[in-house]
Amino acid sequence: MTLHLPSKRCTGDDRRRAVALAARALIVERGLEGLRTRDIAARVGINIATLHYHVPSKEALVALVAESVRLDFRAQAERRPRTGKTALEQLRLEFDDFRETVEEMPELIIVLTEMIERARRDPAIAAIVAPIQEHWRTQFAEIFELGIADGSFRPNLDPVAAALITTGTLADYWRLLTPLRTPLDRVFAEIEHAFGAPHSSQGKQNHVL
Amino acid sequence: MTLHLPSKRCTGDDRRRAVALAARALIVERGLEGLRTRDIAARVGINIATLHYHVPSKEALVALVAESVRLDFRAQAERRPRTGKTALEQLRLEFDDFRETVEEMPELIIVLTEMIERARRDPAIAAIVAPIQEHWRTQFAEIFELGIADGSFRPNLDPVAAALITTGTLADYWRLLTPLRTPLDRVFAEIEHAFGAPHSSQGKQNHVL
Amino acid sequence: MTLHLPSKRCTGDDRRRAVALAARALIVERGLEGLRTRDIAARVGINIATLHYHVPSKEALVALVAESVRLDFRAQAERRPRTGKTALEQLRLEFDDFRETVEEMPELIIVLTEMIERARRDPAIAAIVAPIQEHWRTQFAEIFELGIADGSFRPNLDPVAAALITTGTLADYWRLLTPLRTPLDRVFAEIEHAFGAPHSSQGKQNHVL
Amino acid sequence: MTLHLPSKRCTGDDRRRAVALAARALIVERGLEGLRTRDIAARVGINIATLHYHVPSKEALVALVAESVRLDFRAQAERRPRTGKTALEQLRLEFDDFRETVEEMPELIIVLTEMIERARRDPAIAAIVAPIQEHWRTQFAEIFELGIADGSFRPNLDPVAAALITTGTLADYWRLLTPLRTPLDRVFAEIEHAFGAPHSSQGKQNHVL
DNA sequence: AATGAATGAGAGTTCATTCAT
DNA sequence: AATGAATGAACTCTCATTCAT
Repeated sequence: MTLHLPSKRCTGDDRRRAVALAARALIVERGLEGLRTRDIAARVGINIATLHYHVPSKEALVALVAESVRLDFRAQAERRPRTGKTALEQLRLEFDDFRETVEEMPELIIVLTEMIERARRDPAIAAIVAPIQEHWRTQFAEIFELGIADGSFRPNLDPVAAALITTGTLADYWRLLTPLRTPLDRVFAEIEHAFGAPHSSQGKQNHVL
Repeated sequence: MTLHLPSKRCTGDDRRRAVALAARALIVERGLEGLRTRDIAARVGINIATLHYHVPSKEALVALVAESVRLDFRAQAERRPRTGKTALEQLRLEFDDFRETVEEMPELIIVLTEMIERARRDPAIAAIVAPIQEHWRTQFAEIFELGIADGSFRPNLDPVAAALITTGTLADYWRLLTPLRTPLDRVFAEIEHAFGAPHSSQGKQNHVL
Repeated sequence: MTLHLPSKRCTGDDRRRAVALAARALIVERGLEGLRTRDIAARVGINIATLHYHVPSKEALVALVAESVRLDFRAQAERRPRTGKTALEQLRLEFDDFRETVEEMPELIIVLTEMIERARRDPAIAAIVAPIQEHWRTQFAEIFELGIADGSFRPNLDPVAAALITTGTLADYWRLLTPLRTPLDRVFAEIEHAFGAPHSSQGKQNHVL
Repeated sequence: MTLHLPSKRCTGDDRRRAVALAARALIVERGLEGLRTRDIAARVGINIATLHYHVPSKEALVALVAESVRLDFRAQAERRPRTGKTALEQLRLEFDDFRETVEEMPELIIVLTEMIERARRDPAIAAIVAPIQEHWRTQFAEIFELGIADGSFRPNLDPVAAALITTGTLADYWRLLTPLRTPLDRVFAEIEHAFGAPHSSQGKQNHVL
């Protein structure tokens, strides 16, 4: 349990950041459904009333968390420059990023998943979270488009559908209930085979392992 | 709003069925998180105590709903005989089934999605819902295996990974937040291209539209 | 758990008796406060509605139990003739009876204790249970009166107060919470000493053990 | 009915004390079985949720009441110094205390009685209440031991049994259902006779009235 | 900026009782 | 005489929110 010590009299923004982080940790533990303002306050080390002073309502709090997730994803996206790479290289970089996030910040994916679930019934959350989803999908679509042009991918590839397939596969990977999971690498490899140009198969083999 | 009028003095099984259906409708409307026993009772037209007479607790109620979803999926699966078809035909039948479910019983998919979400934190629900997920995936894996043998699909296809990709794509299709959706057909077509043997592409074109 | 098998279509009186016995067993297990009509019905092997058919209300049910306890106590009292005994002998018989009841029908005492507790707030139960309490006390008072006359007990003994002391001691013996209990015999012996004539002490010694 | 008017914004300990007192009054009126959290809240003049804010559960509430009874008994016991008195004087002081409690704080005895009843099935309550019972009994046992030594009481007295008899008598005095009660004084006097040394009877006569 | 206390609305659950068959 | 189904009333407890300081 991460205890952010009281540190009384903080700036509002620091507090809001601490609240968002505590909320994210709690969402990971108990789900968005099991999120309780009292628990967040306790974890931050402040009073319930103080929490409401900084974040006026639970609705606002969820939005705050969504926003913090969005910013973290954007920061991660900006950290990696894709210029000067072939489409296939970019795709693999994208896969590497996903694997890295899965391994080092699984929290981010879990919270995003919960947020997307809620977004279906909460337009305010949808407004924040949809761009993340959309950006990720667009990213793949652009890679596929580029790849068709540079010959990395099949000429008859439908880049939008392929992006949908790719993001769907990765996103749903989380929701598998049976513990016997096929390793992500096999999935990545299969996606490359699926969309790659017939003659470029040697490159893929290297990547698989 | 479907109001099952009072219809007093039902037999227990009928009531349980009615309760499950009402619960499913409410889950579609407000999510599993927003499901309230009192609302279910009201929709079925019975007293809250009567609800508890037939379904002893909310936990049991959610399990009942999960079970009813499982049975509906199984019934649907049994309705369609796959014998004597090529792998590609079977894949297309599977796609047709999915589209049919999406169009005629979207409720079923929405509720299943919510159940899978809950299953991550509730082993009892996981026990009921995991088999559905697993069966669907296995179904695709078998089709792909068969297809590799009969030459419909690529010889280097990884059937398990391909199944994971297929089910993930379809399952996640629901979670897209942006209303501008690529039609399912394009996704289906792309999957066929992706896994199909290079020379069998002419068949797919027919299917797309 | 004593299961009185269904034995459908019983006479009303048999059923009422079975209900009373089942209720007594449950009172022993969970107290009068924890008594539930459903549990009684289950133990008797009948439906809740059937229980209400035979015993119209819970109030009547508690009265039924009280009455059944009263009858059992009366039957026990009638089984033992006290004629032709000295007062001291009668007192010892009374003690023996108590010990016997404690050992062989503790249920009866426990249920009576619970009933007396409730009687304080329920006049209907008080009307049934008070006579038991009163009869027991009177019994002792008469023994003491007789004993004063025949010289077994102190001449300055207050028979009514002595009876109160005796019954109070025995009745409260049950309510001791600390497990290290002084054996009943020592209490009996002390009562004899306390009320006995100064010179008759030798007889008591024999009785103690 | 004592209505503790709103008196908003109390400190936590005051509220807890008020809750305990209100609960005690209600236990006197309706018994521990009939105790309802809503009634307590109403009597204290607070919302039911406020009650739960100060006392987290009904279980804790009953424990709180038990504890408050225990503290009151202990305070009463500490108020009376017994040093420098003969055993007989101490016994009479004990009787005076009991009579005083009966007359001025009958509530305390009634609530204790209910608590002891519950303690039989609730170890948590037993842990709180048993010491009261035990302390009272030990008190008497010590007085009797002292009295045997200083000649106030019979040399063959069994102090433990005598204490059991004394406390049992007084405790059960409450449970008499017939309104025609022998005055407590006659019972006290009889106990003195019963345990006193044969020659010290003159002192008792004075005490009786 | 912070907090202990307070609250309304509502959640799931229980129980003696009654109805229809 | 018996029962499955139904019910109203009530219960303890929870939670986001607000008030007073």
